[in-house]
Amino acid sequence: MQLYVERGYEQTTVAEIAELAGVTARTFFRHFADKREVLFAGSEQLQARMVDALLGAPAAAPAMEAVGAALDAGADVLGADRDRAVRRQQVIVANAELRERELIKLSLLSSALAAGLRDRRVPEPDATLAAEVAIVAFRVGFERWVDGTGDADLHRAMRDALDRLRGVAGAT
Amino acid sequence: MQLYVERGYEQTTVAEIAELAGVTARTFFRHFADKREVLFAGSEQLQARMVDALLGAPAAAPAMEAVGAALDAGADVLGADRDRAVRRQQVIVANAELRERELIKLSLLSSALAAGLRDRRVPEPDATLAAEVAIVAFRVGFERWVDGTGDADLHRAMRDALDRLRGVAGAT
Amino acid sequence: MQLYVERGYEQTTVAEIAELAGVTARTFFRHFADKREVLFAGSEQLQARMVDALLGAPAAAPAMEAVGAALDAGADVLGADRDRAVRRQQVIVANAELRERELIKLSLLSSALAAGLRDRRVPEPDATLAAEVAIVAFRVGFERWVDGTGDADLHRAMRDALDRLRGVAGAT
Amino acid sequence: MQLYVERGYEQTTVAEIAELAGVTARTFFRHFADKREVLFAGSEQLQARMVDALLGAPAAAPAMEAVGAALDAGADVLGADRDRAVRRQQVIVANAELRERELIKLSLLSSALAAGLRDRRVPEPDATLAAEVAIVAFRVGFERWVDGTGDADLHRAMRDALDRLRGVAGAT
DNA sequence: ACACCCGGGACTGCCCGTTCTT
DNA sequence: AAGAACGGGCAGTCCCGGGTGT
Repeated sequence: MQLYVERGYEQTTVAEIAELAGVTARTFFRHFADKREVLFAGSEQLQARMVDALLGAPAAAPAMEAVGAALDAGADVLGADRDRAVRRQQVIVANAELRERELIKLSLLSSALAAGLRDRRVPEPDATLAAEVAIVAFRVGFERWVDGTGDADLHRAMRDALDRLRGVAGAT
Repeated sequence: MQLYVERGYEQTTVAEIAELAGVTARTFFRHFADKREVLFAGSEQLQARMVDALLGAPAAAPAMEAVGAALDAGADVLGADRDRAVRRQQVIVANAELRERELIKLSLLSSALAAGLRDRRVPEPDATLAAEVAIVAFRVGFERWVDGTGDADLHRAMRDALDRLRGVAGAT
Repeated sequence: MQLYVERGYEQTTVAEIAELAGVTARTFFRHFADKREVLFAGSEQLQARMVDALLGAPAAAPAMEAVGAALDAGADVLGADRDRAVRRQQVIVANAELRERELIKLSLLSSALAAGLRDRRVPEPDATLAAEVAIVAFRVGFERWVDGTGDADLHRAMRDALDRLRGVAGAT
Repeated sequence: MQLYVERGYEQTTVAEIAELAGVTARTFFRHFADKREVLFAGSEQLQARMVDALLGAPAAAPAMEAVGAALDAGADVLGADRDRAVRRQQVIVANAELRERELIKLSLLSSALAAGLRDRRVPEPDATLAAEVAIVAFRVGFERWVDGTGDADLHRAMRDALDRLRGVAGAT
């Protein structure tokens, strides 16, 4: 449903999207909670994969190593089709409502990772903080990979961001 | 305009808010960009104060010290009236649209802090990462202060979150 | 807005009515609470006229005489254009939703008359009963005037119904 | 299905009712013509009982005596469970759509009684008028019984309303 | 800076028809 | 015959914007 690319998100009505898909607007809303959700359809799988990786890390591994495994899993999913990621990101960045939705999806992802860490016996507030830190690296690494300032491999772009974050945070 | 507290955000229409304020709905939209914005009216001042504090830190101070000064300034603003903060937070947490708006406000704040750091000659991606880390501590500290699990003083709650974050991120 | 006559109430969409009037559906709903209300636009005036007549009756007149004055006033309003009344009644009778709306309008009218009687110092439950009886005569008289079985003059048709009602109710 | 009591008629969706009943919304509509009809499920039996009583009255009895027998039969049905009647009435009174439906049910009842009277050789318009008068007594009596201003026995409350109506209508 | 009128898109709820399954 | 899944279609509400007049 990327008429969003052609004419921009706001200039596209749900009626148009539905018509292109051969259904009515009413049916569109049965499949997607709202107009934005079309762009975030795959986010549950992404989240599931990352949480699985987190839970699959060695039991003895510290929190940061576990979230590192989650980042790798995330990079597997998103790194597969860079062109698609770039187009999608352009649409999102161009519109405030979509940026809002993106942020809350990341926030849900963070909560899921924190819950996973708590399952791994990481106490609060450490679980939340480690998850939030991972999301920061996820986002910064992803953005730098998309705009070309970061590593051309998404895994390394995220790992670089995480390493750099540690350096910055640790410097007195 | 906190009918939001009484009957919930979604159950309150702009017409009702406007009527209570003695104006028309049209006038409401002249003052606020949208229905949510009423709850985020003071956010520009908060951001200005935090950026000022960041820029006012000693020139030689490292990035994390500068953002620490910004956190202190933020705690000054929000820590003044805890009851109000609690009520406001309850309304926001209860509604997805408002959480989205809150997140984007924090995202803007993060960008402003990163820009301030760049003015202080902090290079990228360090400026962005330091700002994001600060926002994580800001949010986690604030939430723990609000729900009572953190320090009763907002300054210390935020500082505690930041220290803990460093510990978690640094642990190999 | 009597496309209702041509193609029936149910087969007419609000969009069509609005288009014929040169406005959008949104504007239609600003003027009328819902799709049915178009057919009942004048009912407030009718009610006001009847209540005025009721209150204007001699202070010493008994309840039934006061409501009789209200019936005369109602006949003045509705009796002016029989063709219009007939067409309107055909549309209403043909559709259950419209009959429902008609009944509740009469119910409101009855309440208003009862309130007027209470202002005239008629005690309950007499006020309510007199008002309800008047509405029965109003409706039966009107229907018989419309379908031709009653007097060709609406005033007399209503009066006849009221007299007959008395006869029937009084007969042991 | 009285979630209507808990959260109000309008705030209850058919999907919720159906879920509570363990079926789909589609199945709900197979059993009830529409959302309101759930509250009026028993009205056919009530009507049948009242018509039977009317037809069962002595052949020589005048119209008002026959409808009086119908009122007694109605009181038998509704008077059995006052608590249920009160709850139901509260839901109906609180919502305009439900009041409309209630009125049309009474209107159908009135028509059925009038038809019964015609079977008893009562001519028009007397049959209709007697039936309408009975419905007025039925409704007023019922309401006064529910709100406590009338007799605690529903039979007597309806009979009182009918007697009072006669007095009011007959007074010159 | 406020009032009012209107447009227009997003979204929800009710209700109906069809098709497939049990 | 009863029910599930899926879609169509319309009424109706809310948010928000533009225009106009004071």
